[in-house]
Amino acid sequence: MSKPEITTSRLDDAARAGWLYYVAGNTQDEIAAKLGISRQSAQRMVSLAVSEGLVKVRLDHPIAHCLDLAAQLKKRFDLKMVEVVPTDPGSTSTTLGVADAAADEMTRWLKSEAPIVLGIGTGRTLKAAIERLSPIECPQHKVVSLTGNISPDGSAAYYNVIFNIADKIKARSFPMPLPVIASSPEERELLHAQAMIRPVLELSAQANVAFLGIGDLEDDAPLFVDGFISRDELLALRRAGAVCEIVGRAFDRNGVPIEGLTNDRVASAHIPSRETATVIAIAMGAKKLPGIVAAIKGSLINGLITDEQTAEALLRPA
Amino acid sequence: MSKPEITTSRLDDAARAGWLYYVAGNTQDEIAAKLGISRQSAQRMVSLAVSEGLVKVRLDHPIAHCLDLAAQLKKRFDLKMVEVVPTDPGSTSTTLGVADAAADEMTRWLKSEAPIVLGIGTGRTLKAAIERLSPIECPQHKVVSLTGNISPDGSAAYYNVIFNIADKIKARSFPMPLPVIASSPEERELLHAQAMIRPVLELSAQANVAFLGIGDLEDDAPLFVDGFISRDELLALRRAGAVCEIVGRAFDRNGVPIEGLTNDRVASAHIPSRETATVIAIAMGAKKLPGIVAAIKGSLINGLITDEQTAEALLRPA
DNA sequence: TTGTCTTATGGGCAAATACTCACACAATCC
DNA sequence: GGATTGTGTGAGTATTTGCCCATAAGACAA
Repeated sequence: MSKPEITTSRLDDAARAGWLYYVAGNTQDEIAAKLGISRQSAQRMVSLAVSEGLVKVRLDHPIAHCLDLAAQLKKRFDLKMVEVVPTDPGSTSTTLGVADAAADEMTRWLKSEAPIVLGIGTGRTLKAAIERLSPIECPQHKVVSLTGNISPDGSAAYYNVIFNIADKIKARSFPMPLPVIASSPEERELLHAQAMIRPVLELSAQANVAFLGIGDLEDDAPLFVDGFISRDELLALRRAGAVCEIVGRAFDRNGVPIEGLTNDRVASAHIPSRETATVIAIAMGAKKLPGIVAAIKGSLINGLITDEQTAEALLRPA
Repeated sequence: MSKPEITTSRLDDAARAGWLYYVAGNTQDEIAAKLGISRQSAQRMVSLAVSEGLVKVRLDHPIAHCLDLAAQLKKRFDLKMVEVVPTDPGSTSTTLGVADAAADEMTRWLKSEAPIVLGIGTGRTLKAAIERLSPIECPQHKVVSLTGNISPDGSAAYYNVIFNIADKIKARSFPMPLPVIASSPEERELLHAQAMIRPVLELSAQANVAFLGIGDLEDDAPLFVDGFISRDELLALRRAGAVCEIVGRAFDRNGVPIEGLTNDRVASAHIPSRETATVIAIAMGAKKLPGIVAAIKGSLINGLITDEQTAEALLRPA
């Protein structure tokens, strides 16, 4: 992995160029003239500003259709919050749009003066959301990971995002130095009894809000691709009726946890209580649809951030 | 202003197009295809979204605030250029940051192929700026001092920076072998009539750009500390309403020159015409605030390099 | 110091975008 | 009824932008 190592002064210039371009509406030629650089360099500065996430574009218009879908979903499934973003018909990305919406929703929570406990799951969607989060200082809050952050190979799991978010918001973070799935139920108990782990588990139960991804269990299930479970285990789960996985735990199409199998060894915290916490799933796409349906049916979540297409599919008479 | 009366559905489409463009990163062609409209219409949708303020761009960088302030100052006070640098909250230095910014601005001017005449004032801030100037060969330009460079003790004044800059940029320099303040109005006339001085004064009037410091007139006014005026003269100036000094000349809070007193004996050149030249003051800090206000009110300058804090103070409703 | 490697710069070009114009259609006005 | 005005559309065109590549500049080890 190559480290870009971008100096502060470089980012400063990039921000300048980005400001001149997006806020002041200059062309790249004008920026080049004003900054005394070539147009090509100006272009590079602007694109650097974009790629470094300095430039945030927000659309301040609730598209009627999306609002409508959100309202319907909220009513039909008795959810606390629903956010529906437009779908890009051509794109196959499972993060596009929802990641930004999730980042916005997080920001809304983080702006709270009162200290909150923020639970964080894992997954690609969540990672993308955190990346889009604007830095905001909120040392009053606590961020707690709901899943272990140790990869099967012993490294910190790539899609565990607790460190990224803690860094961005300058809050105290409580990672869970565990594998996602222990080697045996006994080992899980042993691990959970550890002095370092117990407080984290307790804190996770007190979360005011949690953001979770929903993992599918298709052939390229994230849990399998990232090496947390074997192919055989994946197939066994599917045979047992599992359709999705949340913080490592597998559920059937009604949101009921699968008995036995890997679920006996999942070391993650439990999903915070839907009575006391807002538990928001961030998920979109046909692949995740069964999982979203399951999560809703089983009342595993009471909040949802998804896209138009998925929202429509959810509302379609089953 | 005519209200176009845009229907909701129209704005909805615009938002959708804007979303596809800015968030999903589609080209207008793709948007056109997806929404089943012509490319031109897609373009119109996107630009409608922008002009209706649906698209909000935010820059997540400290610099963004500075640029905002600069744009406001420029507009409010009708200045040709304004540069605002971030304030380091801890530091009390009056040169930090602005010196670098001034050096950068000078460099931009010096990069010009066409010969320019660069007027230079005096003062600690300017000296710091010159120190930070990167050496650059530009023999096509001329650097002219706007103030005398002879100290009361006969030596070259320490804070006269013409020699430093001329040396750095390898341009022809035109120092002014005069005291800043002559001993009498008559002596001033005599000095100005000298064959060596006259061309320098004439050149100073032709300056394309000038960089000036603004001196306060507090108890530790640079003019007094450096021995150019006596304590009594300082007090007399203050009694006469003077709040600042530029190239040795004192001005009241509206930027009007003080009548009589030391001003009758100031041997400096006049500030170049704001019609033909860009006259840039480099100043920051609470102490200099009244002076900056005066310089702006009196249109003594049409460019400013300052810091965030000072910029905010300048914009605060008086 | 020299050679080599990496990184940054500016020229050129194709793609993408903004703008202008002419026209079609509809509602309104005379 | 016909003219007028406003609004939307598509075509053509100038400008702007993104990207590739050759080259220059800087870093670093020998």
